[in-house]
Amino acid sequence: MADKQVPLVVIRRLPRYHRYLGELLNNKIYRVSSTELSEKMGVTASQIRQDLNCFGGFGQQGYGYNVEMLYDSITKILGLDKGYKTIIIGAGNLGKALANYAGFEKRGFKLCAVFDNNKDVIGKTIAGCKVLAYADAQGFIEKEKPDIAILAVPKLAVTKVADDMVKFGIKALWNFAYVDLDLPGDVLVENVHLSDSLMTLSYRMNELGDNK
Amino acid sequence: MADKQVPLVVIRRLPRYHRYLGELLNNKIYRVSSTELSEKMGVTASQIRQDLNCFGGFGQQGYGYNVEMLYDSITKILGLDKGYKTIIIGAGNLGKALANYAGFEKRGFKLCAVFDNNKDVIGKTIAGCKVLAYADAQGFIEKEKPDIAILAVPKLAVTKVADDMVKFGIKALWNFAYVDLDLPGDVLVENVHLSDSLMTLSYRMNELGDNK
DNA sequence: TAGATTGTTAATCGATTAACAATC
DNA sequence: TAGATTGTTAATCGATTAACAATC
Repeated sequence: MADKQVPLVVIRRLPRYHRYLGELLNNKIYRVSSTELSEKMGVTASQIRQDLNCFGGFGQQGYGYNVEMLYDSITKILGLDKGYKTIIIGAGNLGKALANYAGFEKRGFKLCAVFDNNKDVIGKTIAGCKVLAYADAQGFIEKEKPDIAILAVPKLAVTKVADDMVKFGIKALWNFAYVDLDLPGDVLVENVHLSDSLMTLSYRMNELGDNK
Repeated sequence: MADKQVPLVVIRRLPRYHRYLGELLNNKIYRVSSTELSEKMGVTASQIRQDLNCFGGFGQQGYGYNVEMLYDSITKILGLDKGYKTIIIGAGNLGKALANYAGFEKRGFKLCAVFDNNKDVIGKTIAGCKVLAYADAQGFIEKEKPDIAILAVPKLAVTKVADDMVKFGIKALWNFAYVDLDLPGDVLVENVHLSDSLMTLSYRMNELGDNK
């Protein structure tokens, strides 16, 4: 298993391949060449073949790729068949939005609890999950051993919450607060910095205005 | 103004510089060298100097950078001083979460309306904005000329909504639905594909498990 | 002036694209 | 077999890092 490490840029493209292949399946298309796929996705066929070959030879010369087989392979590569258990910290609008996001369930993630420390929401039900008191998080996590904690708490709270999560044994964090968390090297962190994305858009608008 | 185009990778790093410089200002630190900043941010000093020099010589030999001046410059480069007007389409949990996201207001974006087509929410107030009927969007947009439409609608609705937005004159879309929009070349689109981010995290977890 | 640190050029590294032999 | 299309190597392109002369 000591394959040379797959570059992060390639990994970040896998979900997109997964999505397009899923759409092909929905349309009952069971065979695709790298050229056809490249036209749909707006990337080069070369890149598709290079990317896929980081993980093995999924295609067949003269034929192309079997969509179903490739889709299933990428599902496995991404770990979407593992049924990773998630918890959400923060039952505000963002936490609620994420809890109800159909896409996660569909991709094999299992939401098993939502935590908050606001008495007004504790005990309510979100996306079929009772909201639990944050004070009970440690017990819950040590017992249920969820895989991923989704941090939907305010910026000011997130550093402490992240430290708690690590202490309680969580190994992967999906962080929505606008902070770069500083955690032990064996804890995985994926940040969603929404402001960064909006500012990038803003830059591009601004640039258009400038270069007339 | 025909500078050679700044690479997108550099642009995507600007918000992060902006954030760290803002934090320095909060801590009343008014001078910083590329080396100091590089240690804080976990990037190379070389990269910082290269990136900044895409936009001009902000530093001074033997001294470093004036934090306030650099922060203000990046604010302008990102267009955060323009007060871009935004509207949100979709008053569900995600729309609400985005409307209440303090970060946007703080970065100069002005939310001027929220639209939905659900009678139960039309007329209610979110983040100080009345929710308007989607049917009234065209009139509103033609009159108020917002700059950015934030698409917080379900996947199935987003293609039509995006086409509408373009027809009504919007030139920049911030899209949260898990779809790649196909729009005229002069319309800017920034996607936030949350699933992609979560799947990347999932891949990395899975990878750790495999390579033991 | 001496020390510090930039701006910038050159060297390295990595990612993308092109080309084509292998092979279904 | 002939045609198609992959897997893979080689060429190109771009981004990052290193080095250092310029200069505050």
